Amino acid sequence: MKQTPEEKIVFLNELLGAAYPNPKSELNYESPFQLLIATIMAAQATDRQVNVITRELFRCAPDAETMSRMELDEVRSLVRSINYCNNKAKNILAVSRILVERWQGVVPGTREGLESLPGVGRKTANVVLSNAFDQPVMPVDTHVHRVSNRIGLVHTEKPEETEAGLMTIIPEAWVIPFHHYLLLHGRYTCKAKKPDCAHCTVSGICDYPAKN
DNA sequence: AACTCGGGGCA
DNA sequence: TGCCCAGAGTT
Repeated sequence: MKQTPEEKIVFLNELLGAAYPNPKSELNYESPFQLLIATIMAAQATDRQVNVITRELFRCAPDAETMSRMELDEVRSLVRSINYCNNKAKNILAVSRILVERWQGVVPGTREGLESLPGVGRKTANVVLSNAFDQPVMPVDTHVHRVSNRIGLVHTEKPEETEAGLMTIIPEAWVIPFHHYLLLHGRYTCKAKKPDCAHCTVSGICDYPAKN
């Protein structure tokens, strides 16, 4: 019983709610600004690291205006325990100043505006567009990329092609719950090194077990 | 297309 | 303890 990617999407949609409940719980920030900064900090870092860092960071600098008036050394000391802290300190300080000077302190809700900010690439922009502006976009990180290819929703090495491929087969209204599912499925079950196919609820439609 | 950033996770 | 990881930017 070979299934098309579209048929797999319909099957998966039945499972989403039960599979990994409590969507968006990790991204419940008070403003688009805080979401943007936390998402920049989240690159190559664990959720726990980000939560520890941002708690103190946002206590000192809850908005762009406040952060923009800080010294680089202050920002650096607040984020010093996270990966790439020097780059990230520079980036988020620059972002806060650009937001104040060019965007009236407001996070832009467009891809071009977001990707023009230092430290913000396609994936980070998509996270902000999705969570803060309710745009039906798919932030493709390595989890989403790996899981989508293993299941057989797409067939490509390139993450940007995974994003385009998923968008053609997932109905707009399903994009955000699918992103949540693909991300957590990759993190907890369909892991890069040791995928736990024995306990996987979607192995019936997945290309991976047969191939490995 | 390869390289850098650099602490955390895991064998 | 040493290898590998993952977004964005640079060369």
